[in-house]
Amino acid sequence: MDKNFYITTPIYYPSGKPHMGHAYSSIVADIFARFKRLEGYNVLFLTGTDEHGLKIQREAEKNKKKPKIFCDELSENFRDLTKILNLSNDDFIRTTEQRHYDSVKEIWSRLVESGDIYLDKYSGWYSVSDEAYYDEDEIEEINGKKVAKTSGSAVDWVEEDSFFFKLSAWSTKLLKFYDENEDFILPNSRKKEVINFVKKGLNDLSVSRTSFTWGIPVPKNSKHVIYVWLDALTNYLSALNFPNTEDTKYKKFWPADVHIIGKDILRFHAIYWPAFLLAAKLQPPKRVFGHGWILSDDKKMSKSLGNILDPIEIIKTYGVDQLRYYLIKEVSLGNDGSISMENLKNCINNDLANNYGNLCQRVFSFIKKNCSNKIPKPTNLSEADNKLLNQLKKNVPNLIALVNNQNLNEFIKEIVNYSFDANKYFNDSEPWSLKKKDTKRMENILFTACEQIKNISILLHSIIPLSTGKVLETMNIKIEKISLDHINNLKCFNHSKELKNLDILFNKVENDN
RNA sequence: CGCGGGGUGGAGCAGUCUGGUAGCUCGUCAGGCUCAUAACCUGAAGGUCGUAGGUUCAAAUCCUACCCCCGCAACCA
Repeated sequence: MDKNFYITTPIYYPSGKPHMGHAYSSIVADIFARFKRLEGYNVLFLTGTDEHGLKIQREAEKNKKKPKIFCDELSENFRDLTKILNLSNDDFIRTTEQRHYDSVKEIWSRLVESGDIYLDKYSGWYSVSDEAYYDEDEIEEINGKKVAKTSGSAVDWVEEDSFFFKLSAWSTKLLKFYDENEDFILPNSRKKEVINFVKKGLNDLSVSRTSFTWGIPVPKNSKHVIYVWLDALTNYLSALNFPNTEDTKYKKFWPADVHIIGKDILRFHAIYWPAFLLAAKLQPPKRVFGHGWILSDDKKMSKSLGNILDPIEIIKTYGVDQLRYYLIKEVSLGNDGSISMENLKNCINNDLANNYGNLCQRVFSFIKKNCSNKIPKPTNLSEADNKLLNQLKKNVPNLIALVNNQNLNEFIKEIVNYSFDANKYFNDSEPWSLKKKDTKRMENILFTACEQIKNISILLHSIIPLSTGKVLETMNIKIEKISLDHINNLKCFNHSKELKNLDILFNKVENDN
């Protein structure tokens, strides 16, 4: 069996600046990508930007720029984000690239050919200020004027030509697909939502617009541009050079192993996307994982509430690993999670600084003072030593399973426990009391402690790559070379080489109260 | 009857699908240790799992009704 793994983030609409939601999706995907690499997979990790649509077109006009040039600038913010977050993405796709045009046009043609696309009129109550259509039950009449209930803005009856995708014809097939692929939608609660929604019956989907031009023209009818989802979702194929199904990338990586997305775009990924693909006679992805929202102090972040937590600011102040770790530790993947600066600080101080960081520091500094700064060779490990190491080793398959089931919270919890255990082991073993009495025993303890630090670092590497990289580097282990196979491989250390100097890994953060 | 998420020791959460001694982190209190970033280790206190019924030998978990909070009005993950 080929060990290939294809994972994606959503492609982001770049009209605003990157926020915590973008950061979260990206970090989550990055962690899986890095972990699968450690597991020995060929990983393709894709992220990018979705750049078409009326909103961008308007803003470009306002800025007196050509849309493409305008997008070049906006997209750059998100490319920067990948660096700020220390993402390991292999590719960055933009929907304005030629490869994407080719791919979307091919999908379109396939859908036309299969008879799933037809031309009709799109009509409804349209509000210019909201840029949205409303259903009959979403509007009301006030003083003889039709207005939208939610926004109160005036609406007019508008009709425009539009191509439609026969989504209604796919309900039964989709339900069958969900049934046959139990883990297609995760977590389970979301799957139920989707299934209930599909069971109610699906409407055909408008897939083109004539009201703006910034998009991919419909083949053979350039009055229309292809509308959002058929354009955006296809990016996952474009990155594999899709129209060319003989391409090695396509062959290796399609169907995608998992699309990481936020719960708000679950419907599009769990309903439209497999329907498009099945209609185009392509395989749907293996899994769609819809995570929850990040809330700030239990409330949605908003300018008016003034509770926005800007990921870029947080990283500037506290560091990227700190944010990555905190988000994964604190937020239950799949559910909405609340974050706050106070908890972030607690998390940095307790988990990172006091626990993992201090563990490294105390062991390394002991070695520097008492073992001529070299990791001692093990001679005859005691029962306690082996117990500590074996506990972790035995659990590795279980840890891998946790990650593969997207259960990052449990995963991180287990690893934190190993860090606790290692601290306890060091306390109980009291190497400081053996300096003169039994140096052999002392050396074994230090070796064991280093070995466990190495193991924990490898496991944490996908979550906090920078810091664990430093720790491994200190022990003269090349980060590029590590894999899960190095866990409890007692021969990783060079015992004749001195440890490199390790600065404080995680600085403590002052708490306001 | 709009839709969805949630209510578990002081705080934040897990556990609920597949009923079976209520678990984790932080905080608090007491003790220990000194290798380390005033760190680490041990122990203790603290919960009738939103309310009321029901099913069951057994309910945080299943069923019914009700109460309360939070999103759906965006910086769209």
